[in-house]
Amino acid sequence: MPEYIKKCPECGSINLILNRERGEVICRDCGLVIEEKMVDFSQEWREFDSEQADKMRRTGPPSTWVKFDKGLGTDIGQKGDIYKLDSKERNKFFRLRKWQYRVSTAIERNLKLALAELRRVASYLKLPQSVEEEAARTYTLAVQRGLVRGRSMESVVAGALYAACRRHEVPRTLDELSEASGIDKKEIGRTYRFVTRELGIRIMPSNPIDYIPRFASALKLTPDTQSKAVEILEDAQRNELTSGRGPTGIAAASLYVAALINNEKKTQREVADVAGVTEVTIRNRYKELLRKLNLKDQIKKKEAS
DNA sequence: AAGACGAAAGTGGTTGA
DNA sequence: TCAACAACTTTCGTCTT
Repeated sequence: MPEYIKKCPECGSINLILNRERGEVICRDCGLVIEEKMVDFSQEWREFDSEQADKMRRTGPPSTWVKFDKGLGTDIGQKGDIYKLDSKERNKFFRLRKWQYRVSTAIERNLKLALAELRRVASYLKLPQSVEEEAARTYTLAVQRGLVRGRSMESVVAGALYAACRRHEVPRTLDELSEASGIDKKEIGRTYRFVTRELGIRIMPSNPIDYIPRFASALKLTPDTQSKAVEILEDAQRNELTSGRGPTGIAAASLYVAALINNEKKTQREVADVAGVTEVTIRNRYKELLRKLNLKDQIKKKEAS
């Protein structure tokens, strides 16, 4: 936990929990997501003695896919010392420089632009570094395979980001990606599917539970309700109510029911808005939940009290 | 008057011949 | 490549609080 976060700005609680994988800090008491975009402080290797440490430790910035040349680029003939050479050698240098320029232009210029766009969208969505990194890698591969041809650069960037989010279980909805990138939702979905298929990226269907903290926080629901919703979700998964359904719809319905049970009633519209689904979908899921999970009793009980 | 409910028709994507 | 299909949306009328 970084030093500067001590208390929840919403309720003043110091009961904060850090989810390193998702790069989120969440208040246990009010469910507020305090910090979403976090630096990964860990080192990814372990060292047991000084000999290993010498091998493992690196100097300088780590190689990264976010930089178009992975931070390892070399320029030919930048300094003035080429003028110490005779004219023949000098010409050789000029030719080399020209070549490097030509090679650089095609793919790398595209990458430069695309990765800038990627950074922009990723920071807008407050995505953790690891996701950005993964998306950059995916995009680079896509460019090398010529998958961008015939598609807009931005849509491939958005698709790569969406895929990376899913892989890291930091789900963002297509709507959110669409809003951040300014690309049509369908277009993102299309390129996402295309790119993952072509690159053979396997992605598990996203888990509705992953959406709960964010939605609950947006709705200002208590942590009690939030864990109730998770409980309901787990129950629903056991009863096979979740397969084949849109994960956001189920997450939304669970939250709606949980809020109902805990007397924190939100309207279907409110929940639908933050989850990016319609009231109808919530109703349908909600009906199924009530029928299969005998939650009716719990609601009645609350009403009686 | 607002929210909840449900029916009906439409949309985009998947699947299987 | 096309048609059937499931999930979800949009729209709209009715009921409840």
